[in-house]
Amino acid sequence: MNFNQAKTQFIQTWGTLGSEWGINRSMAQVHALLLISPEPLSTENVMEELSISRGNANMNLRDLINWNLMSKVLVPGDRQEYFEAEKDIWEIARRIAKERKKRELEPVLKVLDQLKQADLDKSLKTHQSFLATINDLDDFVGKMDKSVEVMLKADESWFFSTLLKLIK
Amino acid sequence: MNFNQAKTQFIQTWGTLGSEWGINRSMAQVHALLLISPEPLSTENVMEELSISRGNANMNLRDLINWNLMSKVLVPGDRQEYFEAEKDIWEIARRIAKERKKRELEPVLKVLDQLKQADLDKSLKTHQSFLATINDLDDFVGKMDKSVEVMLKADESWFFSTLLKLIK
DNA sequence: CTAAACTTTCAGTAATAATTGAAAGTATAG
DNA sequence: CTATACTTTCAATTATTACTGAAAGTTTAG
Repeated sequence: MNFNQAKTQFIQTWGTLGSEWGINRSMAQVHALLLISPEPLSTENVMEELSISRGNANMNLRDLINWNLMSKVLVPGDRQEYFEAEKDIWEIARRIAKERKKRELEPVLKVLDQLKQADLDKSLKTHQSFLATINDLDDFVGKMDKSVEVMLKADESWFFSTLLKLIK
Repeated sequence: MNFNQAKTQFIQTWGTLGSEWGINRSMAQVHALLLISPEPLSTENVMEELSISRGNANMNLRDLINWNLMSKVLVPGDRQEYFEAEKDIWEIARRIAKERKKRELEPVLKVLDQLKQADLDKSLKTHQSFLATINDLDDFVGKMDKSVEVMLKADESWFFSTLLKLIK
């Protein structure tokens, strides 16, 4: 396998993985492309490399910036904007975790806490079962949330070494 | 908020969360419905409760069984099949983790390991950068994979208490 | 100020994914 | 065996999401 084949396959694989995780294919591919690029790339570069339109490239670069996975880079004497990806995988994982915590875990916790307040009749099986599930979920999602907090404060080698030591 | 409102909101919320995670809305809703149901439900019940078609109900129940989140229950003297969800949240999390590990982590590891073998010229910056990213990712995904193994062998209270104690 | 170089937006279109419902398939009671 | 009750499949349809490209917007050099 030569470099171009390997590169193409990596971008493809990352794109597929992205879509399995609810991230659109192009965004994951743009991310993959920037991850392996030694230099920042312009919108033009991304359009050419991935054969996508200007609009698509622009929107996905923007989204990646919103996810805090990329930043704009200015080259003196050049009016084009360039984009550079965060390369540290642990840092990437933390930023994604932080964002998903905020966008998904926290809102769900809020809803679950509201549902606990619902006006229920504990003599009814359906109500009991509902409440039991909500309580269990709230507890579990709360622990997930706290675990992400641990991860956000941790450094990589410590985090995994602690976690993996436990298996022995 | 009364019971029906709470129930509807829970099913809705779970459906939305599902789609953010690449799981189709109906499947997540069927799961939610069964999670809070004190009794197993038939395909008919699911169709009515969620106002979806027979085909849709059938396919999603089937998929949930494939994910090992639900099982068929036979009621003596009744020809209809009933479905019952696993209720233990920790057990649900483990089964999902196990499945995603198999479907996503392991294939990605395989690809990354192949890409490491690609025929590269280490004097080129692009190749160096590619290899560095692939190696870092392989390392990280490998640790994730191992971490899931830890989780699969662990029991809930131990797992979280160990993890959360670390924050203090 | 103005033209050129660039970036962003977004209506229209294309691609993908989910859903329906009826027909085909299967199992069981009698 | 066969009629009935149920389950599964899948082609056609509908809904959702992503993408394009040209027009509008913005910035900067001169």
